[in-house]
Amino acid sequence: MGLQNTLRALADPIRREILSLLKAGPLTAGDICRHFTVTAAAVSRHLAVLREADLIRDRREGKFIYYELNTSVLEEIMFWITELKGDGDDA
Amino acid sequence: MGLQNTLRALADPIRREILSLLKAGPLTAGDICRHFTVTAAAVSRHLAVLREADLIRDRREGKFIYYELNTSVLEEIMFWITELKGDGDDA
DNA sequence: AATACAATTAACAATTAAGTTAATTGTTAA
DNA sequence: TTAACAATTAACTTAATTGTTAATTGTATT
Repeated sequence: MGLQNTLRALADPIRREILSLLKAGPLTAGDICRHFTVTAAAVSRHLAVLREADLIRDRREGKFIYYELNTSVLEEIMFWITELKGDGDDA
Repeated sequence: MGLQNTLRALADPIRREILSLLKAGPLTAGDICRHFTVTAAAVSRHLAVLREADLIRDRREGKFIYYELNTSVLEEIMFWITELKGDGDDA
């Protein structure tokens, strides 16, 4: 389910932009919301999809929930693509 | 539309498997169909999505249409991921 | 306890995606 | 031209995704 979840999560422009925002460092859900025109509920669901894909981690701090990037699962995509390109073995 | 199309195309297991099949070399639509349980029409639509994403190229040869892999658009994903991981500039 | 605030979850509407069968387009060969 | 075959496109159904508003959960403050 790893690669499938990861690619599905990345196949949405809002979710990719959320990841890009988190590149600079952790942000609260509210911080993230302010960058988009969609509602907080919509952003929250996008965050849930990213969390299920393990592309982000969350931790509560008081009444805020901080989200931060986790890029480790991207290795799997890199590997899959590299293999497809034939740099793997039987090229 | 490049990255969006590419990621959307990759976010389906059948389409990824089609690409993997084509890694070994060009195949006809019929050849590809034989590897799946879904109908030829369904495979044909998957091929159309992959073609729109420019992940495959097609050429007709007699009554067969051959499909072959085009991995060049994958560079864009590699770049995007690399940048996200911070190997880009301001890490 | 009551209020306020951050964020998520629930319930629903609208859009998009994926699958099916049936019809159509190309191409070859009788 | 007609028949046969490869493959796509059309029409339709169903399932999944995305968005909205309203209700709920969790935490801090008064």
